[in-house]
Amino acid sequence: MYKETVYSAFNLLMHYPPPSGAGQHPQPQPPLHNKASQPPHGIPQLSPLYEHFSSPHPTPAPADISQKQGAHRPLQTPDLSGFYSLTSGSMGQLPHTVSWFTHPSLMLGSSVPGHPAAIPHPAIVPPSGKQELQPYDRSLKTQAESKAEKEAKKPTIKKPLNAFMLYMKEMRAKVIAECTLKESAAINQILGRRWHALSREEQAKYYELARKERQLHMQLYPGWSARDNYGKKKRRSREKHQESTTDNSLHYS
DNA sequence: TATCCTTTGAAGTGA
DNA sequence: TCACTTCAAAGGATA
Repeated sequence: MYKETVYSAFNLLMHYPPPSGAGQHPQPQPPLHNKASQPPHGIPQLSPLYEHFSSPHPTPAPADISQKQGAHRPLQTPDLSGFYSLTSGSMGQLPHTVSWFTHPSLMLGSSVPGHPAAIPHPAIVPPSGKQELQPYDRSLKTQAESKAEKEAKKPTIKKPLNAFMLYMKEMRAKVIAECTLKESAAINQILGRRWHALSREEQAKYYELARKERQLHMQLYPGWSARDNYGKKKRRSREKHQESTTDNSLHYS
């Protein structure tokens, strides 16, 4: 059943414009890059996509930002004025159809100084997704237990969304409407193909938005690290994962 | 009810 | 520095 869905999605993919230089034959594409060290599809190794930002208005590439983070450089107040204007319904110079005012990942919470919204930033979620309403007898807990519980009750600050995730959020409904598919795995495959079919300029919009998301995230949660959420999701065993990726590699080769 | 699937990109980890 | 791993979103499928 699942495979059937995937196959139907694959058929749909075959009717969608493939990335440049690919798709002349309806064969499965080579595995899409999923290693951080590899450049995005079709982007020269030494000239990352972000060169788009290098001129005439230099904007640090995400890699630059991470390097700055890693180097613990003093956090300069990022110029988010443009970002805030984006969240206020204007895409600025970016001709785009999405209403960024309602973009859930870009809505600001009350934690933004001076921001009137009472909605917490979407990056913050309760650990279980539900509120704990039941009181409990603290006296029965050991110090270690209560500490662990306290830790577990800390709201989880989610990772900021990357460019592709922002793209997925925006385009998911459209793809669902077009394909009448609801299964996310299949939808995401289509979105992955469409992502690669985007022009560099179109992708750059999302890279820029993601960069601003990270900037805002850094400002809101200065001490936060992606490490904080490591191990919070129970994942399949590495063995199984490797097996499946090997399967995929074999499938594509 | 929890996890898997599936995608890309950012960031963490360990050698 | 490099390869590998995890987690972001989404929701149907599955155990």
